[in-house]
Amino acid sequence: MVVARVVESEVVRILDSCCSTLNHAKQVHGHIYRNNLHQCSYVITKLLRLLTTLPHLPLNSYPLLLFAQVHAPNNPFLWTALIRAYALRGPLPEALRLYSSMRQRRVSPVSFTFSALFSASAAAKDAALGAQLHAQTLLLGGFVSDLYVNNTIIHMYVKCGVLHSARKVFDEMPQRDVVSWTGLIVAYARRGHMEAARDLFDGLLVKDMVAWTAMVTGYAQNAMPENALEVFRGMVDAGVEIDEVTLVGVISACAQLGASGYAKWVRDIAESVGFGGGSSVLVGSALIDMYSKCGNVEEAYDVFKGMKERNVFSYSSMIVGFAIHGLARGAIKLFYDMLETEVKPNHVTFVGVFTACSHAGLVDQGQKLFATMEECYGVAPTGEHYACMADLLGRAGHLEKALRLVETMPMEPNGAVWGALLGASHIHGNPDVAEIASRRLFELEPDNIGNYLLLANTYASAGRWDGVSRVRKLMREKNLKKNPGCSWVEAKNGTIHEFVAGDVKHPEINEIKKELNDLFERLKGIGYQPNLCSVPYGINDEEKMLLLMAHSEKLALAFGLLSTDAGSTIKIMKNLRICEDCHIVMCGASKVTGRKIVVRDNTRFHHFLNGACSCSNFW
DNA sequence: CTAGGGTTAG
Repeated sequence: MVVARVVESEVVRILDSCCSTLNHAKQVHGHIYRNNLHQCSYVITKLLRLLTTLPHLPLNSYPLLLFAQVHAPNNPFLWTALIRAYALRGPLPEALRLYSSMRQRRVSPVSFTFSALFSASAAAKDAALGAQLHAQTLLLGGFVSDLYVNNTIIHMYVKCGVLHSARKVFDEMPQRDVVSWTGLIVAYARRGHMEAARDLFDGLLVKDMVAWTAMVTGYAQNAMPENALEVFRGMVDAGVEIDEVTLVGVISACAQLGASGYAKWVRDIAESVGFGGGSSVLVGSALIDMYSKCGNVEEAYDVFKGMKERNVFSYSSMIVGFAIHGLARGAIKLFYDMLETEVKPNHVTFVGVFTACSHAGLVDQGQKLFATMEECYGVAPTGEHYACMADLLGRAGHLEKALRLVETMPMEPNGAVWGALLGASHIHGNPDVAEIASRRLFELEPDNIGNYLLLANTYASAGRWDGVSRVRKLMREKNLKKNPGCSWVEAKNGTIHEFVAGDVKHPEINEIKKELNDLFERLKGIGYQPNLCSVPYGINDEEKMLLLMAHSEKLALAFGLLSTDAGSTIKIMKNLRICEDCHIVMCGASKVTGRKIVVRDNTRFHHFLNGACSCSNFW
């Protein structure tokens, strides 16, 4: 009885210190008073579970852990709770040490024990550890046909990216449930094998919300937004419930489509199932991203302002949104607003801020933040941040500085870093730096046609024709073909029309051509001259003119003018970077027609209004 | 108890 009283007072003392932080602690507290100490193991198990959710309490200082080991050394649930606490909270080796002590004392593990260890290996993405534990599970024998344990193992292999092992467990387990199937579906989806994922999904007789969502998300993550929406519609038709996670997948698919019609559609659905941007951080952040990618940064900001709770995703998405729309000041202001809250910036936040600086030429501001990001905000610069800085410096014309940064950076420069340098060399017409960058890029990305074209164009602008023909020869040898330029425009009724360069297939192509010619006449009236550098060299000026006229974004513009109301905004999306000449034409068109034109190219948005672009011709 | 989860670059 003495022991009992000591333990009780200990429990109460510690629980008192937890009570202010967690309601759950109060429940446990009450539980102890209502039931006496004969339920002590259970109480401790509950406490350990509580502990794992209170990161400010150090596990080692908790006297109950010691008590558990001394007074209930053979209770597997207690051991498991301990292991679980360390597995989820760390340090992981301590969890493993406890597991081997447990085995030495001949306490039999329960499925729970393995679930804790497997989820810890999954979280650490430690495939070797996971496989080792898997082998031990097999040796114990009793768990070979345990559905729950097998599902946890599948999940572990999926998280560690070991598809074949996940498949093997799946194939060999005696029964499978929807959890096992979903695990495997995700495994294939993560590898980009959506056909395999689809086959599994189609063969699944009982599909629940999680399984459906895995398919929606899988398609969204593999850049197949139409398929994602198709599955989502199937899910709605089947009357399956929808939650935040489902919505995030669908919203992400709509963001990829970039069409306002879909944006409105999915937002209404989110509101109607009770997960509007205001109530769910997850959905709210996804909506911010979607609206920015649909060209509607004002709406994105409205969602942001309407959110009850904001986390690092909400802030980062909004900062990136401002950045790709050229609203550098907005991005930077929001970053400083964020520092006033308890939300801490992460590596993506900084990518957003640097992108904003880069697109606005704010070199000093970007450099200062880059220099202090680690000591002031605890975010160590990665290769991605160096790529941003190379872009920031290079774009602003400081090519030598950019090159020096790349050559002295503490990690191996990746393709993005050299690509930024090559892009800057192209903008500023520096074939020497372009050569250095492309030499590395051709090794890192031998099939990326864009790099060859940039180098060739840089040579051409500098009149270095020997260089041009060398690059062309290289491209021929590698059998690299140009990606056709392709643009999409939204018609009045929300339908999307696609145009490729030189297109003649559109049913209204004659009207479009006529509209475009009319536009050119009016543009010439305000001094427009075609920019013949925007088309390949080696052909005569008349041919160049024809090619220039047939650029996909110009066709899309003409169709947009024809198919939307006067006064409404024309929204165009393009798969490649917008060309110089088209940029000039868009500026002029916004002046002579009085229309607002928004063009999303492969990197950012251009807002054309009254003859000027939001990018200030700096992109 | 186990399965689905959002932001990033040239």
